[in-house]
Amino acid sequence: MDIIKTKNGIEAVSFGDINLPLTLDCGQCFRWENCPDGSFFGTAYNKSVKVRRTENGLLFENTNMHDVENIWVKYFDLEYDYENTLKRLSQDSIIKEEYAKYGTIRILNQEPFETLCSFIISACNNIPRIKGIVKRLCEAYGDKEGEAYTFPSAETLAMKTPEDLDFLRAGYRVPYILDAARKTAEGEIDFEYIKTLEIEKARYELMKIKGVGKKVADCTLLFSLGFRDCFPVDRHIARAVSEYYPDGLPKYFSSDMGLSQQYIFNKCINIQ
DNA sequence: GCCCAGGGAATCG
DNA sequence: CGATTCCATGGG
Repeated sequence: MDIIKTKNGIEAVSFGDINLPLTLDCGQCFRWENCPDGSFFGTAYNKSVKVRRTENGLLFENTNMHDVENIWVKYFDLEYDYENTLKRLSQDSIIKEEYAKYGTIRILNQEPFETLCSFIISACNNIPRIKGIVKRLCEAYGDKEGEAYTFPSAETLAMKTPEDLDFLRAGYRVPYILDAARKTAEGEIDFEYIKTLEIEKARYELMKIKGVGKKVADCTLLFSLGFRDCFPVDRHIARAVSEYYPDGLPKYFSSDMGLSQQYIFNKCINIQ
């Protein structure tokens, strides 16, 4: 992978493939916005950026070399070998077909607190409405960053009352968001510590939060804490597994269960 | 009105 | 234990 300055911005090249629209809209993140010119505008780690696919890689605009190297390369998982990984996973016919059809979905490394809250909100909800709730939350309590808003900090949300979040129209999930914020702000939940744990212990830590069960915990571990081997099971995946993998998942999914899950999830979403 | 949506907690046999 | 019910909101 190389990072080069061009006349248009900063470009990451030679990292392999990425289906950018699908990666940003396959249900692992909820607040990248499409721009009219085909690029995407988003915010993470207190920085906003505009990104689009080029012939050779990814072009980042409205940013600098430091942020590309220290934030966006990691965020888009550009240093992981997807080509060989997907070659291995393609022993499975479903993944082979989805990979041929859609190219490379990358697993993002998002901000942990944002990911945790987003998937708390996702419970028994649909993706457009999750996006709406997250957007209202950021615009109300996040910080202005360029033309966008950051995700609110745990410290900010920890001071709120349920009534302060009525405008979200998030229903029964509001107390869960507040419990996540308070436990994070007080250090009872420590994402850097959780990163160092075995997967079962890491999941157990997150499940101390009200409204966080196995599925929400696994999404947080996979999409923000580097646990590539998590396989979040939601209602779609549960149905797909019982239908397509009645005897269990292939052993060669192991070490990349999460990526496998994203391809299966994508298939589920597109079937309807 | 009905059913469904990237679940989880409380309650009941 | 497993199974059921309720939770709040909005779109089709």
